Amino acid sequence: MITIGALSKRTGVNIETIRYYERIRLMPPPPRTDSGRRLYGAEDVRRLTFIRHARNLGFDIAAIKTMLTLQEVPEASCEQVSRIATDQLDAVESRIRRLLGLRTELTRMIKECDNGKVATCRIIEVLDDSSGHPDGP
Amino acid sequence: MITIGALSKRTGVNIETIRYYERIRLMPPPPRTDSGRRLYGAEDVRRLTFIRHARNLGFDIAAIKTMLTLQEVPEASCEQVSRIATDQLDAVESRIRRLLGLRTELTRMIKECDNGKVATCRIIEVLDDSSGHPDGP
DNA sequence: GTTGATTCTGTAGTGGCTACAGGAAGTAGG
DNA sequence: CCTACTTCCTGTAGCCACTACAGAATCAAC
Repeated sequence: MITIGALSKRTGVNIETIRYYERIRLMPPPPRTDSGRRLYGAEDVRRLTFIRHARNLGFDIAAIKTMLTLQEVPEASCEQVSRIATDQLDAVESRIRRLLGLRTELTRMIKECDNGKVATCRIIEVLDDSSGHPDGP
Repeated sequence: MITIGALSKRTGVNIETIRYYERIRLMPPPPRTDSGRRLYGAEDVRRLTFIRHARNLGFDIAAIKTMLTLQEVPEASCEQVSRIATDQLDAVESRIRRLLGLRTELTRMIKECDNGKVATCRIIEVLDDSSGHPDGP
């Protein structure tokens, strides 16, 4: 059994975040020492590692909760897990598309700026102009 | 002079958001009617349009505040504006890189999942495994 | 015994909104 | 003039996923 600090180091998850996960019932309330300190075991390390990896991949807490629940029924089909992952992939791809659009816009703006006076700055002009967006004329 | 509802429609910014912008001093407090309703003019439309475009491009409020302040000195150099835009471009590009990494990971995970049982699900295995991250072995 | 690290609880802050509640004032039709 | 409907007002609380305290207690090491 390890303390919260050790769990934090082992998993790379902030101590405050671990306690936050307990509050929102993403991690179960662990047993305590006589003085009230939390004690964690191997299963907690596994679960928190899972959570960290899923968070790193951008899954939100609700999705992670669902996946953790599904894991508790090993003979269940992993169709639902697959669907959550696919949804996440869709979300990531749409964010990529949006950011690529932004990049194009920003690049153009910056290229057109001659670092002159604010009064004639193309960056400001683009932002001012209601026709300055990608799908404009 | 137009009401907040008209300003909202003209700029595509939510009424609540306009009031929020006033609270955080991104928009100046407008004059009011005798009964206390806000009245906006052409300059407010311009400013709010600028804000909306900048937000659409992902600039944060602090950056927008700075750009708006710089605009008030038309003879100032737009070097600082250019720098804010360049920083934003850098941020966008780093987000793109991160998301492309996530996409690769997610795609691999999903491809390896045979939609069998949770117990043998590759998606869960990858998330469980501490070596499952992009820069792992 | 004394220092310094760790942990505890509880609360508040972050960014950028959004969603109410509960009331006042404006507008249109009869 | 009365009613119904819409807009607007203030103020507060909620969203997400944390993060940052304050102030107290306990632990480990010397």
